[in-house]
Amino acid sequence: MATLGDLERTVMELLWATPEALTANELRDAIAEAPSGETGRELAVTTVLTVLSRLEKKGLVERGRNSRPHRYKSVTSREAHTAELMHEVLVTAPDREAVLARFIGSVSETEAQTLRKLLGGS
Amino acid sequence: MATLGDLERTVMELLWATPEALTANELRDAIAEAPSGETGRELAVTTVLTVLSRLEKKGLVERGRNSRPHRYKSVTSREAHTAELMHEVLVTAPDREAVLARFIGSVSETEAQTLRKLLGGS
DNA sequence: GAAGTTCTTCTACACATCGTAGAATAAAAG
DNA sequence: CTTTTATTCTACGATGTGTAGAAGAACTTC
Repeated sequence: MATLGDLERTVMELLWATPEALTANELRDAIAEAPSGETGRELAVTTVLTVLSRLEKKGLVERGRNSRPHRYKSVTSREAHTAELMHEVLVTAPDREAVLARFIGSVSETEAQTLRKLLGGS
Repeated sequence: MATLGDLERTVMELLWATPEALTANELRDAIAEAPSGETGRELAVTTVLTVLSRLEKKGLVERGRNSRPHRYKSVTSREAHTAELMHEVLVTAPDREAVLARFIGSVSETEAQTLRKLLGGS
């Protein structure tokens, strides 16, 4: 299971939130700006680079090696990633039907609506 | 996120698969018998006990402290646990609707059927 | 109830992951 | 070619996990 650390998660959040690929420096600055309630940390660029390497090894980010300040972007969208994780969790159980039964009991009415719509026909 | 190690997972599997509460020794033996394709490991009982303590601290197992050979059982069913994990994953994303959309795309037709049935009315 | 047996808790170590970053190296700019 | 900028290597501390011995507590049996 691809479980992320705090900083790794923060970096992914930023990459997911940005359509363009970012450099380590841009990320470092974005983190310093306390983008989402986080304690604005002043990290060394190497720290960010290490994390990016690890995320790359995990297959979560892609690096542009051509342009010199390497640019990083997420491989999958946040939604795709989250959905995939959910599915990974689902398949760990032998009785998936039972899991799903409980799961839909835990989602909000709005989300249930969405599901109905999406499952629509036949 | 409550992520489990291999041995922790193995122990939970066994507890989930057994309705009665088990002792550390019973678990140790069950693990040695290679219950599900696992390499039948000969663990020390203390190892199992340590793992059980950790699982207890994580709130996943409950221990009967009255009877002398303490008996352990899972706090929640496997299905409940898995569903809860799925939900935890879901709520990490801001756009849950989008996640759900992708998610249902990843489940089998049978599972989709189940979902339709469960979401049935209104 | 003293001695042995069984069970539990404490303590510990090795290994992996993650946050963190300096030192060394490579590449670009001037 | 020297200075600046960017990347890789290496490393250390903290935490989590697999593993279990040593020490302590409780139960059994004479």
